[in-house]
Amino acid sequence: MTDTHAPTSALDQMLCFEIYSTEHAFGRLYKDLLQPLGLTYPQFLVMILLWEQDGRSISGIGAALGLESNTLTPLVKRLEAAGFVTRSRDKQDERRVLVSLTETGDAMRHQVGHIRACVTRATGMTEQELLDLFSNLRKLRKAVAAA
Amino acid sequence: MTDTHAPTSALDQMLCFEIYSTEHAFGRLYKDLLQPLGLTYPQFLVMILLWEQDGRSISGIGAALGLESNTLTPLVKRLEAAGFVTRSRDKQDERRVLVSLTETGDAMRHQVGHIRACVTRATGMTEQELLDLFSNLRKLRKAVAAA
DNA sequence: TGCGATTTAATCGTGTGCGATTTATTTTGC
DNA sequence: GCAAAATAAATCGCACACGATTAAATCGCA
Repeated sequence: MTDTHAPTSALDQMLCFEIYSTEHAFGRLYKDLLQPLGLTYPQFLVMILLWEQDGRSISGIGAALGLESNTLTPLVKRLEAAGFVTRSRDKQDERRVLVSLTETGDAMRHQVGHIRACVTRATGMTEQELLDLFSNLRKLRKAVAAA
Repeated sequence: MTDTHAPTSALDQMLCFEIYSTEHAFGRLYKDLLQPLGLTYPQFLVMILLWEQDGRSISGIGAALGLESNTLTPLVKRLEAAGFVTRSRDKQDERRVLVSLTETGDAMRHQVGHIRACVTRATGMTEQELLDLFSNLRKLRKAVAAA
């Protein structure tokens, strides 16, 4: 990974690029960590939601992740093809597709502990630093999303 | 845009998701701002580099952005097709492809001022807050990239 | 000098993201 | 009760990102 980054003169450009770039850095880190499980990072996010509450609808997952059916439908189909979830129509509302964990998918929750530890370690930051950064990013995201 | 985000319990997961999500928020903001110019955000980054120093190689651009030829080659070809740049082999080293601004591409530098202003305004943060956030993200990115 | 190693782009396949549209289902307004 | 509006997924097309591979040019070193 290079250390030479866009020498832009203005702060707004620098900050956007830094976020863009940090996102890629996390993506590469997660790719290596999730490879053994057969998951991508967006797929991992969906699994986290299902481990927390199973049987969510596509739109429910989308609301939580900020994604829409055009992204989630094929993603969930790949999770289904991999044998981690099943998809079924909601009996109460046939428009909805409910995503449920298979036994295999449910059992994976026990394998992610060390991934979390690796990520935390990789940040090299204290809990307080992580909390501050999280809080500032949250504020920034909300402002940008509202614009 | 929703405000309900993944209620993960752990800090590492929350922070990664916040970066993932903030990156998307900026992506959507830039999409609207860059649409009139006919540029995507990654294409805009390449243009910024060329406005600063014209005639860079694919690998030079890649080193600055943390991308490789498999991403940049088609991206630059799209910039060429749009009439913003030209591509030519380096006479000194025929392996290299040099990317140069066309008159149209060069003239676009004068149209981006208001985009920068919009982005800065959209962050809703003071210069000092932006500086601090930038600095913390930079530290985080370096740590994660090194892991 | 010459040949193997390295560097540089390009190419291919897979997986997101998202705008726009389509289809099926449910809700609503009258 | 029924047509119109709204909602939920799915589909299509385009543009990144990246791992893996390939082809061409250059370099390094005996």
